[in-house]
Amino acid sequence: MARVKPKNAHHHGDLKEALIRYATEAARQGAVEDLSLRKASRDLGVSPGAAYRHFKDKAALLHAVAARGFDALADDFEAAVAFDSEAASAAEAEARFAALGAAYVSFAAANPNLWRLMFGPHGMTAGPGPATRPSTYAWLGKCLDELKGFRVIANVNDRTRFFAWTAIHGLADLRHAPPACEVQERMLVLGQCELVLQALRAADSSAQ
Amino acid sequence: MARVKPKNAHHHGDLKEALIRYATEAARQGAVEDLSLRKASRDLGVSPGAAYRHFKDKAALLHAVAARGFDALADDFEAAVAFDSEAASAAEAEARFAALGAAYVSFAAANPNLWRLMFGPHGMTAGPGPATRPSTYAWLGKCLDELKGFRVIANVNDRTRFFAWTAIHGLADLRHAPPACEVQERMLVLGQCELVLQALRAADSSAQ
DNA sequence: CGCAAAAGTAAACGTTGATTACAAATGGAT
DNA sequence: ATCCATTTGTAATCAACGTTTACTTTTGCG
Repeated sequence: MARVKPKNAHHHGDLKEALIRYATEAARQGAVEDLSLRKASRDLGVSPGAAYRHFKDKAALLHAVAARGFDALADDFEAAVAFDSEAASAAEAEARFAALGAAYVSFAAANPNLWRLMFGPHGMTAGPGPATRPSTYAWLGKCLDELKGFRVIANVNDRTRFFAWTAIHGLADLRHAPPACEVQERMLVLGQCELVLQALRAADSSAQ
Repeated sequence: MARVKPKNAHHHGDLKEALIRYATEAARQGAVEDLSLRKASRDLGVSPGAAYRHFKDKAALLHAVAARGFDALADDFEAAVAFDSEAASAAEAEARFAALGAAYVSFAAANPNLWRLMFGPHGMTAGPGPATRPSTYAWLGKCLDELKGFRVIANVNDRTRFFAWTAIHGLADLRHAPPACEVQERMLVLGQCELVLQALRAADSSAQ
């Protein structure tokens, strides 16, 4: 017995979902602080107080939007590296790592406001739900594990994974600052991934 | 003839400076979005509209606050590395690099809201004035140049400097995320700086 | 069918950013 | 010293916002 409508369908249909969608789209286009519950309610044809049946706060809605952002980022990751098929060579594994980094930076560039929300005070760390804990770190770890499998790097641990994450994340955050803006984005992220790999290779040989 | 009072001293004394000070202090303590021009004016004993004689916008004030943030960061840098005296050895130069990274991360940890403002939409990139263009990048470059002098690394260029910056910046931004939160901050930043140096060393030898 | 819970409404409160017309203080030129 | 344009602050006002309250409608289950 397939449910053709979600069960929370009273007056509006599914206001909670509609609000999240609306706010996510708004966060993709404009600044987060310009989003107002009143305007959202107005555009959705609903009274100003209706949103408070589904969200305790404006912050709660923003939290949900941040979670959607992480979902979207994960989708981009899947599209970028396609982990279903196994990498056939070390070069291919390195290419996957670069593709992941490129997806990370591209997402930040394409959705700057959503990005800021995700890593801002209403994102990751806020709220009760673990839904916003990003899998970002795990994805990079997967890539590094693969590189280890091909002996591109010898060791993968928490510090290794975290270093890779921070380096890519920092690039995503500072891509607009000089002198980054003068070089093509693709070149920038490729160089960054290469330097990360070199750091990990060097860490291997010095630890051994 | 030393001026005992600044020349912009009419009713209040120097409202512009007082506003920046007040807002900077507020940004250090609470979230930036909780700062209101009205409350600031109230606490400064001035009417709500007075601030608009000195700032076109609330955004303009926030821009000025972000600039103060960069000033404060630069002060921390100076206190951390004291470039007046020359480094006597490669080890000392490396220690300076680590001290700079630690100062960077510590500043972000001590002033999370001001930090977000500085690198947010009202910071670096916003506004007309070049006052907020950070010298952060230049500071790291100075350290790297010093390391080059001691042949810890052979080459320093824009890409080198930018990589170092992004890696430290990413750490500062993600220091609260797992698994970073489980390790002591000092250890974290030292390890990060070491990995950055290893990347640069490796880049040297592979380029040569 | 009836009824309790869920979902939305309408009105209000306090606060905010911003603009306007006006008044007061200031300091340089005469 | 006095005039006067400029700067600075005031008072009032506007529209918009987040949030709460009491109330009404809709829903789905027993």
